[in-house]
Amino acid sequence: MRFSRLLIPTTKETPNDATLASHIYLIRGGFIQSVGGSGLYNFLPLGKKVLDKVRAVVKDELDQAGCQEVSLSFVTPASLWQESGRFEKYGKELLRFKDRKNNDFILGPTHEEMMVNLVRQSVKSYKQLPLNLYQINLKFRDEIRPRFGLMRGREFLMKDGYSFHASQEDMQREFALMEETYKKIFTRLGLEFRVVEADSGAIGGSGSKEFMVLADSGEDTIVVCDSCEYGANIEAAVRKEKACESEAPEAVFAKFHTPATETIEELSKFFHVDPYYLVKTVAKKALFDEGETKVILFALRGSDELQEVKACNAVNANDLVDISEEELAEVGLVAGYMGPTVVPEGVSIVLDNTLKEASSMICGANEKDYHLIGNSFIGVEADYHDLVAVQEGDLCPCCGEPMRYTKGIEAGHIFQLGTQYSEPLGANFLDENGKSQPMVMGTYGIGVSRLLAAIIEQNHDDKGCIWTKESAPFDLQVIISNIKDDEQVALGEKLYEGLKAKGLDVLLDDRKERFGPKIKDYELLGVPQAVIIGKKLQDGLVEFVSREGLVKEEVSADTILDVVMQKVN
RNA sequence: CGGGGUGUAGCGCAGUCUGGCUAGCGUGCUAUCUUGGGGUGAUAGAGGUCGCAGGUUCAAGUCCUGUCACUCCGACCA
Repeated sequence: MRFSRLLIPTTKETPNDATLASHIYLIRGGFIQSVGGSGLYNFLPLGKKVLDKVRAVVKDELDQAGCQEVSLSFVTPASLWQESGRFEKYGKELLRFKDRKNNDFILGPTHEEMMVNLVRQSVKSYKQLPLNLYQINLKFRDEIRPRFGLMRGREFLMKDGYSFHASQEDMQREFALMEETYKKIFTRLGLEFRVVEADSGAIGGSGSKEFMVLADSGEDTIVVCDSCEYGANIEAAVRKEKACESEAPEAVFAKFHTPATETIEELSKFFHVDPYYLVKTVAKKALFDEGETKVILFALRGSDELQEVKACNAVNANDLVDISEEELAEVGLVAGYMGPTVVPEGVSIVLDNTLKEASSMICGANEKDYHLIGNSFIGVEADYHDLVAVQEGDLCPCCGEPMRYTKGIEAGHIFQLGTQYSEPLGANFLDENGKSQPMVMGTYGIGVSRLLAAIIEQNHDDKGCIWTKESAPFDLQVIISNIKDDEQVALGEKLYEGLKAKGLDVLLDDRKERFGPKIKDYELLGVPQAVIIGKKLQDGLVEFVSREGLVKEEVSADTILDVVMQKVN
């Protein structure tokens, strides 16, 4: 391709709202263009090219693993989502609209319903299973706060795959195959990543894993162990049981006057007791379908923090929101003095697993200025769940070594769905015994457009992008420094044609520009290698440059073609 | 959702407080000349519903009312 013919609107200036390297360089390099803000982007020729290359890697590996590509209708009738129950449950991120006949439609953020619908119409027998179907199409999520360019846009390109099986075992086999396939994809794209245990979120199901591209700018906190393979999203991370070094406070059950002692810290000081022996009671308002709400108290040890996603899952709510002191008062609770042992009617309690065997605990009395001491939960029937947010330094559940936090970009997510969608949507098949059964499903996603951002987050310097081999928009850039020098032009053209003939994708910078802009653009665009034809051509020399580290090397003009072929492969 | 901020040329901004002639600046763009290894210099140009609607006034980018959009921060503790 000739630079002079390409639409690559590079700029010197950084867009105002861009803070992330990927956002800055993708815009400055003319890969993408913002569409009136609000998380919508056009892909310009260069961006589209990279997108296609990433997409091709994804497709190639999936097809090798036996998956089949389809393309689902972009607009989805709401009736399908009503069947599965997600029309209500999915929340405001689902874009809903009506057609001229006043029928409801949605733009799919993910397509379980659509795919199940496709399959239930054409698959009737166990002989047709298993199946793994995927598509690489636009998705729309009406994000609360789109930001970071392609990282969290509202419209984005996602690969979503769905597998259908006659048994749980077969689904798990496929799940493992997809994990391996995803690892191959991310490795081919040159990414440093980690596979971690994850929360299943709005998709539902159990046993899900996320593929996290490691980057400081990542929006997800992941807990990793350096001594073994364990890694988990903070939303799902577990730890080895934690012991407390200080002594348990000896006390019989009693009510204690504790004025102006409303926080764990104050309480700990007041009683001279380790927070481990205090009950932290967090009130949240849980939102359910059809606008139903309920006040829930989550109780855990004072030394622990509540993990909100775990809490939300524990009560099967759509969302948890904060609650004001006024609202608390309305249901008969006193902020600062709440406890799980005596609660007003209509308020639910969920206890953390670590309280199951706890005794000598201090908790709020649900009465202003009073706490209860000497509480024991041993043998108490209650709703126990894991509610704890794992902290840095907590011990690994697998090997017992301390774990640490790191940041990741969620680039892939695979789920074991089971029959969660096939059952309500009636995707059944006849088994060997002629018995009707719901299909067992798995679902697998990759954020393809987000991957572009992730690649740049991991591969850039202060000058611009550094694309990895399989994602680069071109294999090589040939820069003619002075377009008025006939010799330079002649060599540039010869190299360009010669390398093209050998199958390389070459970008020839033949613009009538000075050297400065040309080299700056090269650095910004991030093509892995370049040949610079300049002044030294008089002495029969050209330069070979590697974008990574900007290493330059002088090469004889006569042998440059062979040298390039050698270096690129 | 809660709280700030901003809408003026493709992009970045000034002008608004204190209303006044033809709305400016930087960059980018076009043409010619110049320069030719790190965004060269000069001259001449093209480019505007001042977010939208209504109001006050002899006169509104500027004042008033409404509205829309975009953007930043936060979502902890109980």
